[in-house]
Amino acid sequence: MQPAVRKARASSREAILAATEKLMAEEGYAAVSTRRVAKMVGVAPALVHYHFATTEDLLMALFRKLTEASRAETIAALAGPDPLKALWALNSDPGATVIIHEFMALSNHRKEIRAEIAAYVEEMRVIQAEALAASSSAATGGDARQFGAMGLSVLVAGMARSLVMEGGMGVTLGHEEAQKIITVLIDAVREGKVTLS
Amino acid sequence: MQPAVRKARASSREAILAATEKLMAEEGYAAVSTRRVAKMVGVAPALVHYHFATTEDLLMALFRKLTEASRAETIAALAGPDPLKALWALNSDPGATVIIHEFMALSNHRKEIRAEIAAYVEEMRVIQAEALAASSSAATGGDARQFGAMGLSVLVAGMARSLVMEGGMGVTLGHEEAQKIITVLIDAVREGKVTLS
Amino acid sequence: MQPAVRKARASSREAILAATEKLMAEEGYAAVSTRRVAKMVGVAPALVHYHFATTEDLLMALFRKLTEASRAETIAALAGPDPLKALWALNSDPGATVIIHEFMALSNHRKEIRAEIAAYVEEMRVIQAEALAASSSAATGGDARQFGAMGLSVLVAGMARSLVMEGGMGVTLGHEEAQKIITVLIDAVREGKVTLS
Amino acid sequence: MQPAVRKARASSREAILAATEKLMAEEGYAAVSTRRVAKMVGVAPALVHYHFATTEDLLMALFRKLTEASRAETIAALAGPDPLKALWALNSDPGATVIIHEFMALSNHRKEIRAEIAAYVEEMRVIQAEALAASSSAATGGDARQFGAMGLSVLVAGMARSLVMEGGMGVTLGHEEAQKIITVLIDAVREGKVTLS
DNA sequence: AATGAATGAGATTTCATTCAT
DNA sequence: CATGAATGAAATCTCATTCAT
Repeated sequence: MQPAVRKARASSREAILAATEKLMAEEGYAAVSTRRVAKMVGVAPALVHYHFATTEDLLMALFRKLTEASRAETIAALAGPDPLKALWALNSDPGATVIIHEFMALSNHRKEIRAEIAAYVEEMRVIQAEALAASSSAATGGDARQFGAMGLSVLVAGMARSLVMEGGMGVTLGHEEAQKIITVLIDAVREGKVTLS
Repeated sequence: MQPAVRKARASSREAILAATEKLMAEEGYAAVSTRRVAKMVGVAPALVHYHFATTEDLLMALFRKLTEASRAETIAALAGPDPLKALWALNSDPGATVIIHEFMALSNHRKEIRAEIAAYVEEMRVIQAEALAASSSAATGGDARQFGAMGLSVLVAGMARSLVMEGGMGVTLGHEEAQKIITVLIDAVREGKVTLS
Repeated sequence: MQPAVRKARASSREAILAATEKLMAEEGYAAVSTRRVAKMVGVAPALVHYHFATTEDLLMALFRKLTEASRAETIAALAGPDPLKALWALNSDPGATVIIHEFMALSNHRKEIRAEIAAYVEEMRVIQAEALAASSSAATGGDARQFGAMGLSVLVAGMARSLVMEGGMGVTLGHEEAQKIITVLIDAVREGKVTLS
Repeated sequence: MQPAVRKARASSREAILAATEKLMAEEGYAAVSTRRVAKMVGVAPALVHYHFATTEDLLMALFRKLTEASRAETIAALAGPDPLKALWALNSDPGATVIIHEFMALSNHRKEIRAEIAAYVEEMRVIQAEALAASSSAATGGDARQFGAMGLSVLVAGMARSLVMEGGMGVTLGHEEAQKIITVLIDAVREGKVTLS
């Protein structure tokens, strides 16, 4: 019954958030419970509620912490020379993405959380679309197609997420080919064969 | 504490499966519990376990029932004149698809279920790719690009799922544009500008 | 959910009793349940209750079946030339004895069964004591001690049971020495140094 | 459904252990359940699990508490002038002994507990044998037989337990005579007619 | 800032038993 | 003789949460 290790920690609040993140990434949002988090940190369950009144508060605090980091990362990546490629890479990183997925799944079950998650997704989408549109070469001639930057953002983020999710399940059939298609698309945009509106 | 409605039901087994499906679609897999299912059907919780020894058995029985139906539907759709479009439509139908998503999310947490779900996803992928490749006009022309049929299957299914999932959360920003991109892609394949290998 | 094997059996009643005996010997009386017995036999749980109205009936039927066999065996053994040794051997046989122990333990929890088990133990005790007394050499002289035949029966049966029980737990410390003491005692009776009253 | 009495209890943990002991002694180990214990103490079932994570933990905690007391008692008794007689008296005391029997029966069904119980039995056996051997008068005489002290310990403890167990079932036939035999044996050792090795 | 004690609700299962067929 | 369907009760355990300290 004793707490596990009780490292000398700056703030138990941070430790609780960290444990929640770990649990969520490794075992899914359903594994996040007052008890399990507390045990991981080596702390009494009541302390979790001292810092976060309800479990939902805990989850939202984690969400905000993660999205803040992710937002910064995304903005930095989009400032680079090839925002589309960067976007793809960002969303393909299982590390961060797995948890975002968990939150998206979670939003199915916790209506109260849903709005905040949706708002974040839309916020990122706008930021991404703006960066893409800005970077799209002043465009050139001919019969270059016009794609909506926001649509492209949806596509790139959605596909990256999809591949990560399937990969997590052990499904990889066709992934390489799909990635090639995306690459072609990205290249087409970069080369100005397709312009973003 | 009386049972809710006690419908005149042909078979309680079917009623239990139906209730499970409804719960899963509306509140997510985490909402599926012996008690809730039983209450919905208007039977004693023990009856759920009479028909399905474990909760996992219940979930898997539902999965099989749904995938059997879905498999048949998919095969029929792919036999039509425009398999790509059909594929898109199929995967975009929130009805069945939402639950498949739930199962995919579920597979993160229930390792035992994962294999069966992964196998289904791959099975569908192969079937789809074959249909796509077969239908791709012997095609001709110039510098027509070659896309892997399986890659296209990944893309179409993944994007459709992504849009449905976001839609469920209330996010629709950029969806129309994304759909347009997919349409362009589909058309390109249909017109032979892109051929499938 | 299908029944296990469904051998062509003369009588399911016998099969149920046999399964109950096996369960009890291998996993203890607490493992005997309608369901488990039925599953072992490959039969519906309701059938168990068709043959034995209550679980207690089932247990008592088994008890009677076993004690009938055991009674016959005991009587036969006591008719031999060295009844004391035979008695020791009988009670030391883990096969039969383990189940008798289970019934004795069971009698702690099922008051209704207790009387019947107690009656059997006492019945055996009388039979044993009579056989021992009858066989005790007309006795000889000197300062031969007189031991009660029934007391000796208690001692022999009790010690044998005790050793079997401990053996089952993995305890054997001192068992050999204890057995030697019993042997000395038995020999003393046989040689007439001790007579039975 | 209010709690029964809600005594002013120093510590609910102790109360839970006490209730478990009572239940076990009066109705057997199979009667020990979260619910029943909680109801006896007048607390919520969850509290039982707060103090003892699993039912097994509860059982083992009780076992340790009882054996600690019993060990001390045994050592004290063996230090007296007539350790054999004391040993007999100790093991014949239904109070503590009945529960030890329950634990021995329990060990048949709970493999995890078995080792600890077996270890305790062996520990006591060694302590007892040492005390007996030490106390055995330097003895002398003629053809005094030599009995193993450990064997005698097995015999005395086993018989005492056997009698207590049968007594609990209402069987007493031959008990008095058996006790006389044991007394004779004890006296023989005390008088040096039999020495312990 | 942190904990120990406590609880009501609920999750998953198992059980003995009944009844119509 | 046998089963399928059904149930109420109970078992073990987990959970979120509260509250006094």
